[in-house]
Amino acid sequence: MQPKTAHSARALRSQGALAVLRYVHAHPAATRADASRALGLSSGSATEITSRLKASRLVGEDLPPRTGGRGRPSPVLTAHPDGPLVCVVDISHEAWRVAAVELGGGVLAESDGRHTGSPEVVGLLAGHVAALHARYGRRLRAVSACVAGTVSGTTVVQASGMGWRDVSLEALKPAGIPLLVGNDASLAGLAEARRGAGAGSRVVLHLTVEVGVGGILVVDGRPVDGATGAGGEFGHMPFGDPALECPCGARGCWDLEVDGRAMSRALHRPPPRDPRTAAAEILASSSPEAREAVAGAARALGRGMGALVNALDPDVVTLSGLATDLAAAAPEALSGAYTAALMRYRRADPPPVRPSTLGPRGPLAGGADAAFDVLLTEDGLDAWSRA
Amino acid sequence: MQPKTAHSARALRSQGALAVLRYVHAHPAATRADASRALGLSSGSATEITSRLKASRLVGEDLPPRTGGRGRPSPVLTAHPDGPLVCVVDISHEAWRVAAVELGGGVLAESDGRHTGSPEVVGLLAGHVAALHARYGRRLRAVSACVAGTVSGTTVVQASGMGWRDVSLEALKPAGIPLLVGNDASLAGLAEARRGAGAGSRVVLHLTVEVGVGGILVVDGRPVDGATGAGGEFGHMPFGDPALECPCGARGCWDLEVDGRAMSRALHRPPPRDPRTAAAEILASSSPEAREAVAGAARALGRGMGALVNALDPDVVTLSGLATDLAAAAPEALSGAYTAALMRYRRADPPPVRPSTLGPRGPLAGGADAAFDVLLTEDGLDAWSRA
DNA sequence: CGCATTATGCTCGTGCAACGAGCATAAACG
DNA sequence: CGTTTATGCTCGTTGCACGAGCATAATGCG
Repeated sequence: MQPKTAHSARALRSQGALAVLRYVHAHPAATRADASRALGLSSGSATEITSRLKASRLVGEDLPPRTGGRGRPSPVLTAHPDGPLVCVVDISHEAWRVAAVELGGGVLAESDGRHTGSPEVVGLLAGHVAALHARYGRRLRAVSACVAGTVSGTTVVQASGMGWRDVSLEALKPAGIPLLVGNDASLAGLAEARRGAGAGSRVVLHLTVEVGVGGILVVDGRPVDGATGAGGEFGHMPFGDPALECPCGARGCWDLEVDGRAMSRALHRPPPRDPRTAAAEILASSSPEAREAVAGAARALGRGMGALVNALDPDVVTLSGLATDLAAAAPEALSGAYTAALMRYRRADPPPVRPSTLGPRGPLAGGADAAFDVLLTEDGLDAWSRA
Repeated sequence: MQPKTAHSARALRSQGALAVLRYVHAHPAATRADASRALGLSSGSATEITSRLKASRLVGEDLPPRTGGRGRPSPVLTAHPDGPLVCVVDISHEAWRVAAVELGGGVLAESDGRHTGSPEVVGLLAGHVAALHARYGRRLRAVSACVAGTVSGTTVVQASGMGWRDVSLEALKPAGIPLLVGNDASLAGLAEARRGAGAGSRVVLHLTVEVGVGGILVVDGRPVDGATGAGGEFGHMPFGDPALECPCGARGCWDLEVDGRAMSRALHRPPPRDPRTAAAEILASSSPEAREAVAGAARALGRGMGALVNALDPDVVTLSGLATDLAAAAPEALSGAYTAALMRYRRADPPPVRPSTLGPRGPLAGGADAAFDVLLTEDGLDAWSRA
């Protein structure tokens, strides 16, 4: 199970092109000279590789903008106007979004709406995917779904926010096109690590709170998402009250301590039907009880964050969703619990905690990145070239 | 922070050789034909690559053993008799071991002894390393230390079993040779994942109990060991009693629930000076109190195991050290707690739990693997070729 | 306005590694 | 001892990156 290195002639053939493609995807609006420098390519190689990529409709070159600098301007590498696309389907607790995304993350088409939480929405979304497929034809190379729930393979095994259990998303898959399914928090973390608040750090721990906690560890730009894609379900570690049973079937889940359900419980209210808006309401309230409920959730978040930092040793922690709001509303509660949970040696210089820079577009960006990770491989390029 | 692909001519030039070298290291006693088939090399390429590797004193070829099969026998690829070596220093709670290891894991020289737990042992071990360096000269390419404690960079920031705090191991580093330091449980897990009970699985979670719990997640043969090498310190997640303070400074650490300290506590005994032998004694006892203490530790182990499986989604869990003994002594307690801690959807088909196959040699094997990971790179090969 | 400066892209000859067909070699089998 | 099976070696071919030298396209200054 050693990492396989490229060694076959076939593999070697595409390495340079792949490196440039990945660079273009990761750095939209980079010039050809930027890419050559970053990848250590000679100008001759750059010419050859870009001409190959242009010929196979993978990248285009735009005339350079006036930078004001001296010297010959370098053309900007962009997604090819007839280049590959991925379709991203983002299913959050109450809303959905379907988008066609090109290399570099540009969105060509987008639609969205709200839903009731019924799994029937999958059929509706399949229609949107099919419409994009009809519109873009063979340019559409993958479908990537981001779901607010626990994912195993292409099935949503549990989604507390929507009450789903064992909902397959295979219906989203047009024939002949790969379907990827991932947790929204994990995918948001992937994007955050590569392009957002974690950019530049090698090991990024991302945490999101919406209904429950989710997240992901991203190492060298690769998500540590386990055998079936369920890696990053940190919400089902027993950092909480062992007396509470989680909808997942386990007890004491961290999930139950940090969201609208937890804050409602702290206020002796009945379990809210919609934990997300309950949380927003409590966060907006200035009553001492509400503030204490918020502080309690922030402490629970900080405690678990510290535990995960002990175990996973990230360079940086990034937060999104309600976690950002908790950090803003009760910063001392959060950081106090975080520090107290850390091993002593870490306390002098703990990993910094940063709010998301991508915000609610994180899952979509991450879903697109995950799909392009599959396309920007030897096999993906081969398949593209044959068509 | 995308993974860098090989694209420069220099990188391409060494890819084939690297692939073969890694294969030889991972599969000692493989024949040249095995390697060609596994890597998809044509026989011409195999000839060229092996002759290059032989010329640069990296691999040797032994005459084939009589396999009894038909056809022309294929020579066995071995470590070159003048090939690169790594020095592995294994520091456990009471013992140490220093070994010179060649490609493939063969041990050329080994010495061991016991120590009192004082950090002064580092000076003694530095002497042994220096002796190996003097004996093997430039063949010695790296020193890899495995320590029973929390590691950050090349410093042992905390070792509960030995009472160390902030002990630097830089003294082990001969001039001009890289020093790697890792946690013994993490390195044992690396070896277990690649060559032991986890071989063949893509995502392996390894857990060891000695004094406290340690482990590692290994994905595609790469250890997920964080920014500073402290990743895998699962023992300092608060799965335990929040009233108990851990020597690490945090509260409720899992560390305190599964080892000789935990079992002594359950028996209302004072904290043992040597938790490892206390555990052995309690495990050997047949009194109902002792068995219940063992079962309690097994339950705590199972509970945390389940939590980590929820969060990390491994294909398989491997156990070593005292964890294996707990699993053998109280299998129902362990598996019951494990299953109960899993999210419901996992319970039908949970990741299998397997005992170590490498046993106490795991850390040494893992330390050697970690060092060869550094040597079997373009840079490492370049450095070797220049000398 | 035109030339120097700066920066980049293109052309083309060279080198390296892998490929693959054909041939040589080394065992086991009958 | 020839056949079968399996492997290694030779050598011409291919594809990619390199790098030196030249061409090109902007800025800036007199």
